[in-house]
Amino acid sequence: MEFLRQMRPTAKDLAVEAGVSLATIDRVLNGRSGVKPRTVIKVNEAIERIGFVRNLAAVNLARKKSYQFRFLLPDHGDQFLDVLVGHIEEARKAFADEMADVAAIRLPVEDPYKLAAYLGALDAETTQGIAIMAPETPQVRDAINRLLERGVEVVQFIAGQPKAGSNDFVGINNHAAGATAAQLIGRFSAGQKGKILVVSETMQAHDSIERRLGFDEVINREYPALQTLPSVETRGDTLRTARIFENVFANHPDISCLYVMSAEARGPIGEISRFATRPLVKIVHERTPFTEAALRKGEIDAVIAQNSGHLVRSAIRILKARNDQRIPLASQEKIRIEILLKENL
Amino acid sequence: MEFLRQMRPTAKDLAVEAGVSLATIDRVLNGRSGVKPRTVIKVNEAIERIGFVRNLAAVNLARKKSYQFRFLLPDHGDQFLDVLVGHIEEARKAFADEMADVAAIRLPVEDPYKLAAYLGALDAETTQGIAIMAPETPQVRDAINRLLERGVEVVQFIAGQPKAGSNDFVGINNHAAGATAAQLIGRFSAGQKGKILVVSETMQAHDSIERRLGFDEVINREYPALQTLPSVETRGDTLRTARIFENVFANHPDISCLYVMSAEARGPIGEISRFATRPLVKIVHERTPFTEAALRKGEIDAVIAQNSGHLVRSAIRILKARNDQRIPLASQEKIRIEILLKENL
DNA sequence: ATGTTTTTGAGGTGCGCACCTCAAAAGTTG
DNA sequence: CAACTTTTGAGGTGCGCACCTCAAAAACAT
Repeated sequence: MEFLRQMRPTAKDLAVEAGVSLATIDRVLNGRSGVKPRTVIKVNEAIERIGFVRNLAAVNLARKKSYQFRFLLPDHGDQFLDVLVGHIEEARKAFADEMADVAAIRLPVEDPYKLAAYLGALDAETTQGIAIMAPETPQVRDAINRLLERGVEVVQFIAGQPKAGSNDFVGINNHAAGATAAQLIGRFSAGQKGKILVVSETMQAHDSIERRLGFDEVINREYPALQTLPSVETRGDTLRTARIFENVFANHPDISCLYVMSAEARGPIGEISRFATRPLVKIVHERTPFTEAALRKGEIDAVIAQNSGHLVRSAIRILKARNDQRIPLASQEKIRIEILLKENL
Repeated sequence: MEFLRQMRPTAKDLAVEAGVSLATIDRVLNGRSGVKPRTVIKVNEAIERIGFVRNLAAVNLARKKSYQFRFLLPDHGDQFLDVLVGHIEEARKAFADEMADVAAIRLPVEDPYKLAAYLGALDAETTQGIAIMAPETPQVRDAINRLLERGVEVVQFIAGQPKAGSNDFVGINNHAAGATAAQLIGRFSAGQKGKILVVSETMQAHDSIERRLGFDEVINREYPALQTLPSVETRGDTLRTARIFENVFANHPDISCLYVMSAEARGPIGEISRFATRPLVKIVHERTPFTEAALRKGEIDAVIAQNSGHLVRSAIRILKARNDQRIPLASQEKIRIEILLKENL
């Protein structure tokens, strides 16, 4: 007994409405050639009229479609990367339902030649899309462009490849992130005079540069009482960090704020307490077990973060949409710059 | 020519692996009766062994499944509601692909009898799930419980129905949201003494009460220099608001902060400037065209928000999952308490 | 009008699964 | 042991669509 639950019109209904055969409907829907423009219009009008929407389940079934997506991530990593990999694993299970096979691949992304070689070996038969988190180099840019030509979809993941042919970027606006950090530091400093120590693992990366630009812009414009010091590069080396801190604090005893621009905050936050002469306003990036704990203990004042689970799912959804020639839902894929206090963890 | 793109095992493969027939596989997968426990185990082991995952597209196709979901929202509304309705319309298109029909229904939710009557008329044949945003009353609670018994899934949307049988709630933790607002006000106040004016449309709603509790907790514990005044209720009436403000500022000229707890901030923010004797730290809730503009113009200092697009999609995903007897992905459905400054809009 | 090309229709197959029927096999009981 | 009852297998149908082939019809050219 079929109840009245209104059924959606099928291709058959559409054929009747448009006054053509199913074969023609098929030709129009799948963009095959040999259909008079007039007929195409007729069909499209009928689609509008009865509100026909293809049954995606049936389409995917008939097409035997499946997706192989790969996240290419650095092989050496901080806690933030571990968090990301965890979310990829989670997504792997969640998206199995939708015929998507998702996996993380760790690569020496800082070696442009190895990375380009890896990309060059990919083909659209076995990989439908990749999300790549790697510094931008000419070699990698070219490899990405060639991938796109071969029909492999690419999204730039967290780290942008501004000149690459891929239009899709999943991550935050780093300029705005830096500005946000600056605004917080400014407000938290409460009009007091002081200097800001800005720390990054490296200033080579585009991300750090942009964050720094956004940061300085706001401090200079809105907080003249604060003075920003040149960026300090830790290179991920704690000893080096300590040495630099000692030096910097010797020259600038009036440092009142710390801004850690790169993802790994453990080194700087661990060392800073040994040198700071007074309580500092401290802001770091990315939510990790460490930054979360530090926030709770009051060792840092705020975290600027991007939702890593969202990042991963967003990349997958975009890759899927592109593979299906669909437009990703912009409002869903925009990654927000989150401000975390201990109250809203 | 079929390439090597590894195919996922099908039910047929599973039957071979488990050494049973397709009919038995079907019985086990769909929980039909008349299968020896021993056989069920055999099949489940085989599922583990070959990593069998049902092809959702095929399942849905064979089951002719479709979903009718309804958002039940107040019929009189502020800007925040308009934003929500916009997102529901967006989701309506996005989820049409997945056989889900989504729509917003505006109701006099403050009338428990009308609302309960509406809920009572729903049945699982025509409505598979609802997301309800309504104040909690005994009538509504009962109606919801009866809906659940009839097989209609229910999620509590933004406003909680703490005692209802539905376990799913889509929205933020209001206690934490209030605490977050307090922390911001405290930090932005920079140790200066002052009083905080707390405004709400009504203190009847659970949400406002919880926000207030979280707010006071943080202020009292961490910011002794600040003093919170009793909540002021606007009842959505601008004239009333102005009258109250005049009165309050007469008695407390040393008010230094404003916290608007309810979604509609236009009234209080519009009126406050006529009475404030000095620049205030102002924090409001929810992102709307108004709060966005006010943030940009510097008329308010921060917005505590929940991502309304996420709210809508999350509710839909949860309703879908429950309909399919699946567990929603917790990490994806957790709604974050967002802090918006003009820099991270 | 004839031949040629373009456009359309009719019909079939299969995707992976749900759901159904009927009969065969295995297990249980007295 | 026969007479049951429970469990399993074999096989069919259809979900809505993609993709294919072949023939018929329509449009066009000469």
